Amino acid sequence: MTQIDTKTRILDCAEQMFAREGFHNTSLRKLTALAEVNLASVNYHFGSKEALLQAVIERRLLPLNTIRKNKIEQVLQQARQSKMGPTASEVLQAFIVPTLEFRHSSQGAKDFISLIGRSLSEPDETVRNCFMTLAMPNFQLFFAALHQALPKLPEEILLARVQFIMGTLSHVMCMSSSSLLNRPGLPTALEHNELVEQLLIFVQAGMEAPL
Amino acid sequence: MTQIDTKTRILDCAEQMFAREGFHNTSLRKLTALAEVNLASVNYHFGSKEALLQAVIERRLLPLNTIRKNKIEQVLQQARQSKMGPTASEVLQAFIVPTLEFRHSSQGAKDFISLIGRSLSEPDETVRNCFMTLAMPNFQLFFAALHQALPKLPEEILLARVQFIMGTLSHVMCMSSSSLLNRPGLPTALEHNELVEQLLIFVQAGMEAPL
DNA sequence: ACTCGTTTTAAACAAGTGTTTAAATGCGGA
DNA sequence: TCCGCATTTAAACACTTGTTTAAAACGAGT
Repeated sequence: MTQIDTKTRILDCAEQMFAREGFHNTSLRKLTALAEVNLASVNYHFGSKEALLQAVIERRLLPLNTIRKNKIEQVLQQARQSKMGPTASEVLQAFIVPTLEFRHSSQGAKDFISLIGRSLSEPDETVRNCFMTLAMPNFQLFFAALHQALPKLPEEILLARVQFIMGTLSHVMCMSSSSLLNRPGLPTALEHNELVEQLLIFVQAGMEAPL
Repeated sequence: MTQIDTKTRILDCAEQMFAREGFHNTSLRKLTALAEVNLASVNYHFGSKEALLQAVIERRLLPLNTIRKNKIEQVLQQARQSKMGPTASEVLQAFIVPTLEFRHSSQGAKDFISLIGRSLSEPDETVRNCFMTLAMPNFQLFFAALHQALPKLPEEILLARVQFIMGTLSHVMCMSSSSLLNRPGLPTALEHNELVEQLLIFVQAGMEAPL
């Protein structure tokens, strides 16, 4: 079927270009040229440029959310069995590791993670709204699990710290290999595994910091 | 002189619109309409849209950089006098507090801080390049001071942690009052002073985390 | 009052945008 | 073979973009 081929080719190229050039800076003409399909096929198969964005996001995010949900619930389950609360470290790991592993799994996934990482601080709401609608239940579960791990921490401070973590995480999510501070006069960056490890150390310390 | 009035009006409105709508999504027509000046006056006074961006950034960033430079050097000076290394907390404070105080000082400054905070993760390089060129010496000083405070921490790990901090900071910088996680089912956000305080606690713990 | 350089103005330019349309093409089932 | 539906195609739509231009308006110095 050439139908599926066309749709997938559009999805793949849209993911790449939305991530690397931004949603609004990606014109359907450049996009369809890269995908080697006709200009009108986007509107034919998806209805509109925004509907294409939604399709791009749903394709990757629904599986990722499932993975994170399972991991967090697994941690909560284990904690319940051992009659102890989950540790902050376990909860953070359950949320962060799948996210960054997913990012590392393929070039398309890397582009996708960049796309949604960036959307968190973009002025334009198009991508963020589309993402947040699908991700909110996941975030709430994450927040609730952290609250179980740190029951003594006031909720509004926990929320602030989760925001800080989201900042760090989204920054790492859209860091390309040649990142911000990769400049002469500064040491070179870490590679994936070590970066994840260091990120977990960092956010765990921040999350467990005494008041 | 109406000349200065026109230039400043353009600068103010550009700052506001670049921050709230994004650089590329701000058309000169909307911008000049808001500033109540003629469309052509942007090109007359600044040369081009990009040159206007540069002017917007320089106007606020040069003073801010001076403040941060002085604060950091003051911390280093004090440390030298007391024959002890600076603490990580002092260095972090010297960099972060002026930044967020500056953001809190006026609506224009708030927009400006959002603009550069966002630029750090935008796919488009226009704003970031313009900003980084001016901010790089400041960042290097910050990095060097942290290295003095934590001489045992390997440089590449210090760099990673600085990146994490930049992620958190830039996220806070472009958080409006109604932020990401300000949704039903989650507690309300902190106000400015407490947020800064909590941010410092968080990044200090992360920066000083044992390996 | 006149002049000259600065500033403002309205209009036009070429290029690019997402979307729509109607005709052409491809292809499996009767 | 021929019909009918899904898909592809090229062209056109109306609109927006940054920039340029040439004329008009302004304002201080003589």
